[in-house]
Amino acid sequence: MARAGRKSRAVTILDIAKSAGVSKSTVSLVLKRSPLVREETRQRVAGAMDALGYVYNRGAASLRRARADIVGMVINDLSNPFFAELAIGIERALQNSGFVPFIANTAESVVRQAEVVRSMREHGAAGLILCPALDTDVAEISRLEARLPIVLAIRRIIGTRASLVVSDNLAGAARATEHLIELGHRDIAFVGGVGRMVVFQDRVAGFARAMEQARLVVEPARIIESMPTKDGGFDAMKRLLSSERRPTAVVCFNDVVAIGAMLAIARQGLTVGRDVAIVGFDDTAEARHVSPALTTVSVDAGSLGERAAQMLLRQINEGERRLESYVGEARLVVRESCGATFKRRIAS
Amino acid sequence: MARAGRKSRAVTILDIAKSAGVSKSTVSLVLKRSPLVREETRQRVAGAMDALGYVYNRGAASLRRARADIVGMVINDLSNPFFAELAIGIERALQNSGFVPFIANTAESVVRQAEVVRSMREHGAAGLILCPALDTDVAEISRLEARLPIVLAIRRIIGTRASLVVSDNLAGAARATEHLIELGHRDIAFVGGVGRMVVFQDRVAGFARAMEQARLVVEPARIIESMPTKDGGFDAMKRLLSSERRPTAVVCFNDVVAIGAMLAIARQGLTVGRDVAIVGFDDTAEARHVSPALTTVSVDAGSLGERAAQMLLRQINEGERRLESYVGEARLVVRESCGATFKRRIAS
DNA sequence: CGCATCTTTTGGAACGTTCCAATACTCCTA
DNA sequence: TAGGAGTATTGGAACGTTCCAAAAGATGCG
Repeated sequence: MARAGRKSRAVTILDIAKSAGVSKSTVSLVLKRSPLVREETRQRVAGAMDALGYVYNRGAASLRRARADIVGMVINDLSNPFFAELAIGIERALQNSGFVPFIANTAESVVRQAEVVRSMREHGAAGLILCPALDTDVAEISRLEARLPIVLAIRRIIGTRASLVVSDNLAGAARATEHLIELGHRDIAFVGGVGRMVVFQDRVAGFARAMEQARLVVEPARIIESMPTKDGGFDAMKRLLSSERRPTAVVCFNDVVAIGAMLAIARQGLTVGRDVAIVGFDDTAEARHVSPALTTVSVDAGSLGERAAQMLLRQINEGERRLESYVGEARLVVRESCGATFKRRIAS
Repeated sequence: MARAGRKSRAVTILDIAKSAGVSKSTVSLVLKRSPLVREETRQRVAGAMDALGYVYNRGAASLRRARADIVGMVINDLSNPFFAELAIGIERALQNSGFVPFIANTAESVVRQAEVVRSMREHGAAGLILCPALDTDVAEISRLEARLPIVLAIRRIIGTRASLVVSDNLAGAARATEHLIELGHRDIAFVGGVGRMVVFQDRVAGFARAMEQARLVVEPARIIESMPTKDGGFDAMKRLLSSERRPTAVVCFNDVVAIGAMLAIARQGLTVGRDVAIVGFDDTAEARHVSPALTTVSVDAGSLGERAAQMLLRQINEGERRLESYVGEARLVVRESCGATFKRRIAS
């Protein structure tokens, strides 16, 4: 009995119809909880189902209905906790929607991205939530976006009209920079991210705005690009520290970069928060737990993910093209890495 | 032209057959790169395909072939970087296998787990990689395991005969404990994890073995259970520190617990590595980046994931029941959190 | 040219569901 | 008791592939 189910033909709707003494149509109605079928037959059918160990075949169903109950989520870097939290938020929002999330990690490769998007379309995904990999082609997104519901998450792509869920990068970076200025810093650098990313441009713009409002100059040499990873942040910071006069404060592209930068600072025998102030962006769980705890801009990845999912569902259900965009609030969370609360390390 | 594809019936194999002046069978052969079809017709068909914007319908295909090209990965906690790395490893190994990974996060809920497993079967998954949620029922796994290829990852379940990829928890924990003993510690506690998890039992067993070999007693009160999360570790450590005499060293269930514990220690105004030595388990990226850097047991989640995927593929392809198990090496990585390298904080 | 052989191509029958229009029951009312 | 209005059930035709057995073309040989 054990392995029987594996070899023999699968149990279908017809088998259980026969066993319950009804037609396949009735079974189908039971499956979709139709109120048309009499309670007594419903039970008889249900009984047959688990007697025979029936497994619903969604492939067949969606073939007939011309639309599957899956949505794809394409994530550029799942090893970044920020995106992991985003993914979890999306999953949570999809939980009772009747849609199942398909996930794929592109690892910032556009080639891989094209592959997975294709695979998702082939599987009949009803829609896609996409965190575009670096250097994603605008034309490709536009083409896609004409064919199925899409929500772009986190990373805007200029020139496309797709729905969008992002955080307020400009305001957030400006706020973080202002905080450093209020603490008395004058020589502030921006570290991490690559210039062709819109997110980078927005955050740098916020940084520059705050600097200019305080009548401070932003020297090009004080903007150091790097991959948005821990290693990237480490390297960039190392480079920055080797310049003849080091800045007293640094706005980092995101938390992982910030943590990499902190490591580089520690390596030089300097103390974060005293010798160099650091502020991050994202407020991942890690930010709370590094030491000194990272002052950062909170964007709540989880709820951004939920938003994106809800938006996608709306777009799928309404059928019509209905573009929305949501800009999540970016809130400064002051911890220890800027020295603001340096004396009392015990506080959260 | 833009939204045309969205409303009208999808382009099928028949459409492109007509357009290329061949039969649907020929198109099908082209699709599967059959050497039977003449090069010239192949090109003609391929041409028609992208002229019409054809999208392969995998649902239909797997209906006919009675098996889909997806495999499911069921992860108990995606927000734990260890499992995120595992998932990425699995994805990497599946990359060119022709199978697409379906991912789901159960968040340690057996109810949710049952739902997602069911959904995966309904989608015709060819196999499953499962990191069982806490309190997963043995009978349920056995039932499942009789119906489709399954690989259990990370968490063993006693009483089931499924294929298995785990790390050498006993040896790893013993090695970590020995390290503490060599450093002169005598009063050592074990923190985190819940008693009904086999992983917990194995690690505690390793801990106990090392203690006994050194003729040290393990008091039950020095084994503190908690959820295997950062918060769990924080709470457990707080409890431990409030006991009248605190241990000088702690073996933690895993890295996230260890990091939580480190936070609790810092909160008490104590210094990790000097006042209390800490060792973790897993060697996630975080372990390297917290400060002081965490001494831990490396298990390489990524390659464990790859193993699991390869094992599953073998099991799917060979059709026959073929149980394997793999126990990954667990290697001690000495960093700073035990004070072993306390003087020179600069080193990695 | 007839026939065998090899290479290409093909129509039809599945696969397991949903949907539609049609039928069969039940009950009520005139 | 015929007819109508519900209420419950049903058969067949799709959906887009793959697979199989068979046919059609090409090539070579005696």
